[in-house]
Parts: sequence; structure tokens; C-alpha cells
Amino acid sequence: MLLSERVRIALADDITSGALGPGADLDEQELADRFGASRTPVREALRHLASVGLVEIRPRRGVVVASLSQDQIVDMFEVSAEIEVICVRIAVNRMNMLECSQLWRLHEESEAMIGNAAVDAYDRFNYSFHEAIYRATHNSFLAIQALALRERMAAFRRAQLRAANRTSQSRREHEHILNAMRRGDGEEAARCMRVHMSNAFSAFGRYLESPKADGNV
Amino acid sequence: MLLSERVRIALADDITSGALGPGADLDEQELADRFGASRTPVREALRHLASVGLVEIRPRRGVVVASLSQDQIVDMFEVSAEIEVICVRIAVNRMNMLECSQLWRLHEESEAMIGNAAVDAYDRFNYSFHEAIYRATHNSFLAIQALALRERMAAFRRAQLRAANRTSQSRREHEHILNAMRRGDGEEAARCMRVHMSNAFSAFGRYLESPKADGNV
DNA sequence: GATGATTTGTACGTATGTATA
DNA sequence: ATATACATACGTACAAATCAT
Repeated sequence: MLLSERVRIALADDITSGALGPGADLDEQELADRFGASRTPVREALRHLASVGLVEIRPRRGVVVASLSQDQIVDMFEVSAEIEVICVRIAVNRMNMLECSQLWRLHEESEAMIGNAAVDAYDRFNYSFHEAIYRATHNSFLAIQALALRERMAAFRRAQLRAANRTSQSRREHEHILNAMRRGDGEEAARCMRVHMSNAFSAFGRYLESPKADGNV
Repeated sequence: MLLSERVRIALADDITSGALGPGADLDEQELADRFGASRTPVREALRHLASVGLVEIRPRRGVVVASLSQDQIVDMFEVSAEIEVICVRIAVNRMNMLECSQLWRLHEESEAMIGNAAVDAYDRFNYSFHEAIYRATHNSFLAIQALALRERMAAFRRAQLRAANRTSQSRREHEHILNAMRRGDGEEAARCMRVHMSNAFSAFGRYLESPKADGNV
């Protein structure tokens, strides 16, 4: 694999996991030293991260981890919800039995992950669950776009999961979605997904208000 | 402005305008000579174009203008249609009177651009028209995403407009959309937009079959 | 406001991996 | 299968701009 790819993946992990918080500046030379590389592949990795919105490049002034205003986050949540609704509606019409059963299996496995102790495990499951829906659309382009947006919002999603009882409620909502999907009721599945996303957003809002609402995240 | 930015914009124009066709290979040194720059900024421009999907980088094997399979194009059209539908539905709920009147003004100006003689002018109008709808959503993130996708599909959109009578039909469809929007009927506007996008796609399909259907575009 | 230090932007050379003969 | 040619990937050096003093 290319060195620039390795750097990019490592940095993306650090950002989406929260190890590198919003606003943290990313010195090219420092990163190069850390990865035992030169500045060239580091630069290419940073440019790529900028194109997917994880970092912000201020020409000749350095690169920082993207920090979004509340308005921007609200906008992203809205788009994210609409995309998820589209995906589930299309998936209902196109998924095959294997894909449907895989979704149920994932859902069943998630039963062991409810509760605030296993938020990280539930977060990973949640990622797989939604990704499975994306794939069930049989539209690769849509799946890639949806996945990219989810990746970009990883930090916020994790935050909302930590709200009180959110994991167990999230799992119940998943079940409603799956039941509608199994019946082939696309409109009902879409409605359930909309509710699911709306609740996630509300939980994120409560999270924002509790610790410190400084307007940026 | 940064040199790499200038190169990127120039190349993006060449690709979306069709001057550089799908599959054309983009030699770093050659481009560097053409722009009077070194390979470094050219490389960064190419990386950026790859991230928005306009070119394809095959590691250590060179960069070519992206050439999409028919399946990929179908997928993109589908996503594009869904995005447009979302935008118009949201726009109906959020646009103000100024934005509404601007849409109508644009629409009226387009009357002079129907017919196959003015396809380029109509294409530019069409871009502005849909962009105005994006902005009327008052969701910057959505507007940016929608615009990026439209840019990426610029070549295909131009192609479908050249189908017989497509401009005049397109304009009529715009009028239906605008009438529903003015009435504040989001669902009807969404339906009209879906029809509009579907017809554009059909026109593109006819275009694909006529000259040479080699599977790639 | 000027000057030095630091960091990015650009240029260029070398090495590595790919494709072709 | 081996070797050769080639373009890219990476490293290094310099130039230019920003910032700190």
C-alpha cells in the first residue's frame, strides 16, 4: 500500500475516534516525523482528508481538524437523515433474502451491546447495520456517498449514543425499521428511519447542551 | 491564488466541458509543462480531482479522466434524482419570496434558449436554476453536496439536453415544478422534479444508444 | 512597523513499482 | 521468465508567506 494511504487512514482514524479533536493543528513536519515519512505523502494525505471534510486547509496557514459550527452540524444531520431514508426505501425494493437475513442477524447480535458500558461496541455495530442497508440498495455510488457522510459524522454519532438509554432505544428503532423492511413496506420503513434519525439528532442536541455548548464541536 | 488551485480549476473545466474525454491520460510532466509549473502542484490538483471523482488514479500507473460504466452512470443518475427531490421539497418549506421570484425570473430568461441552437446557453441556465433551488433549501451542506454531484455529471447532462426537443420539454417541466413550489405544495413539486429527472435520464439513455454504445462514457 | 523564525508551497532528483518486449 | 523502459511515489531543497517578537 502507498505510504500516503497509510498516513491518511491513520489520521482519519485519529479524527473520527476523537483522538484528534476539532481545531487541533496538524503540522506537516511533525506528522512526517511521527509516521517516519517525508512531508510529501503527509501533504497528500491531508489534501485527501480535506476533500472529505475531515480537516480544513487554510492556504499557507496550516491544516486543522475540521471544527463545525452548530448550524453546519444541523445541516449535516438533516442531509444524513434524508440519505438514510432514501437508502432504506430503495433497499426495501432491491434487497434479496440473504441481505435481509444478514440485517436481522446483525440486529440480534446487538442485543448484547445495549447499556452505557458497551457504547463503543454498539457504535461499531451501528456502523455495520447502516452500511448493510446501504449495500442492500444495490447502488454502489449511493452506498459510497452514504458511507462517506457517516464516516464524517462519526464523532457526533458516538456522542449521541452516550445520551441516557439511547442505545436501547436505538435498537428498538432498528427493529421497527427491520420489521417494515421484511414486510416490504418501503414507506413505513422510511418513516421509521426518519424517526430513528430524528431521535438520534435530538439526543445529540441534549448532549450538546449538557457539557459545554461553545458553539463549535 | 495557489498554483495547484489554478491547475485544478483549469483541468476541471477541461474535463466537465468535454475537452478532455473519458480515458484520456493525464501525464504529470506534460501537464506541468503546459501550465508552466512543476509536477508537485499538478499532482495535488490531480489528487483533488480524483477525490471528487473526475479522474481516476491508478497507483504508479498514471492518471486518466474518469470513465464510468453504464451501471455507474445509472447509479449516479438515481442518486442525483433523489437529491434533487429532497432539495425541492425542503426548498418549498424554507424559501423566501425573493428566492421564489428569482427562480421565476431565471425561468423567464430561459425562454430565449430553447431549441438545439442554444443548448450551451440553456445548459448554463439549467445549472443556475437548479443551484438556485439548492440555495433555497437554506442548508449549505446540502447545497454544496448537490452542486458537487451536478458538476461531476456535467458532461452527461449536456449530452441529454441535445436529445430531440429536450430543452423545450425541460423548460415545461421546470414550469410545473415552479408552479407547485409557488403554491407551497412540496409533495407535488417533488413529484414534478422526479418526473423531470426521470425524463432527463431517459433522454440520456436515448443519446447513449444512438452514436456508439461502447459501455463506457 | 520591521525583522527573524517558522511553516507552507513549489521545484527537482532518486527510487520503486508497473508494464512491455 | 528476465530485462528494459517508463511514470509515479517519495525524499530533499529552496522560495515565499505567515506569525511572533
